[in-house]
Amino acid sequence: MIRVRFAPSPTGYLHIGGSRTALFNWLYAQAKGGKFVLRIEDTDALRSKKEYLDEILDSLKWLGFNWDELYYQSQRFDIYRKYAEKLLKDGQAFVEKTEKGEAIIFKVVGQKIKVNDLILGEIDFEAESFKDQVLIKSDGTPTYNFACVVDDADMQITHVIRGDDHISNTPKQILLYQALGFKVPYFAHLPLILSKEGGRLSKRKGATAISEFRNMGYLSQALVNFLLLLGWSPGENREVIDIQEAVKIFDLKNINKTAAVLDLDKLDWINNQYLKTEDPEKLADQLIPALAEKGYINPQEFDRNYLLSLVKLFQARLTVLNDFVDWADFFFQKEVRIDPQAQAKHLSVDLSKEFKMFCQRLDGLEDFSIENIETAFRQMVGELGIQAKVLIHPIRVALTGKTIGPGLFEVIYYLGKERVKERMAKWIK
RNA sequence: GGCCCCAUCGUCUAGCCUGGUCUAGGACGCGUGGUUCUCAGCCACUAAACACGAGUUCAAAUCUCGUUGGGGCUACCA
Repeated sequence: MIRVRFAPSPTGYLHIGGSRTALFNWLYAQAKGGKFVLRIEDTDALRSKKEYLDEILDSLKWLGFNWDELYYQSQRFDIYRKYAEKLLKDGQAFVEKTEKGEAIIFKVVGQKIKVNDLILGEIDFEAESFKDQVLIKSDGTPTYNFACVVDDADMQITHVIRGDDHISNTPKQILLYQALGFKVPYFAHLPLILSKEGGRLSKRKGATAISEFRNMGYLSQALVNFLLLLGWSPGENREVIDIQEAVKIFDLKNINKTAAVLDLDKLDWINNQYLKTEDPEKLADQLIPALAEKGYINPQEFDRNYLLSLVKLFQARLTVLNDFVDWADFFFQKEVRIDPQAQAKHLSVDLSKEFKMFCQRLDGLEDFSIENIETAFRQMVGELGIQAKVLIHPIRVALTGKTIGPGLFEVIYYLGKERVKERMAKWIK
């Protein structure tokens, strides 16, 4: 039985780097029918924050990486101490007294250590260069390397899949596995994700919290797809691949060794790919809070079918879901807010005659359908002997306040005859 | 500094293991054109890379070594 783990420290939010590590662990467990263990490395009481923990847990859930087991290192201090004392008894560790207390330190014996990494291949280290390793600090808490080894062994982790930055920890950990008589797991070190400016992801350089992507209106499937393409390729020139399919073909062997530079342009594209094909019902559900917050709808009581129609109208042109809130605002607002530049460009000449005429034509329509609206409009401009666009743009601005947007006849249809006439009347002298 | 990892278009990558099929493929982004009432979308096209140097070989993006560049670790942080 394959067992993998993701071990975040709640000293910061979950970001692209961490979630990519979580993804590959989760994916590997799914692909092999194994278990995905979540372990919270909260041994540093000072830096660990509940706020971060909640964000990590929520984001993981949102991404769909559900865990089979959950552990907190802060609740396992007695286990670490037990193993440290065993090493003490064996003579493999010693106590060092300081003003703060007693630390337990592991004696490093010089030797060659081979790490057989599933991604990087064989790497040789010389333990000669390692200092003796602190196991239990003088404040009684375990160090990272020690807690990590004890837990990975105790939780029967078979494959340690983690970031490249841990590669030099690996030989030190192997020493500990051997000293404790534990079976050494397989290691797979993922190439790091670098910021665009170079260097690793940090708060100042591209380490955007996953919860923030969520708030911006990225779909979790899109983000996962994007993550998937960072360091792994499904081959066959495929870019859009959903998680279920990835589970079928994923293998650690296909992960490349090269660090990836984070470039969010592709995420935007992928997000649009998913937005275009996503079920409008789901998108509508996700939009309700944001629309309610703006006061555009009453979440308890609104016309769902109407919202659905509007979602369909905008779906293909959205980069992030939240674009809808701004772009479709005119469907919800009582008063349209006209963009001054748009007004200057398209509504500076007097079109009273044309607007009045069009309103009359709309009134004359027995069946107020998109098709009929367009026919009536085309007929009218034909009679007037003018180009359609000469009128289309001004009408769009009058109705939506913007120069961009969906097709005018759809806009007219969904706005409804009364609102259209009302908004156009403002420009009739 | 020491130890370790990495190296294909601006970016993500395919190809590398098992040299010839690679005048190096795809995608994003960029640019151009088409479609439409605008934007988005869609369609078509263009520019764009094997870091460098040796070596092995009939033949190297693919194998070897070196150089350079990038990155990581070097804590009683995780």
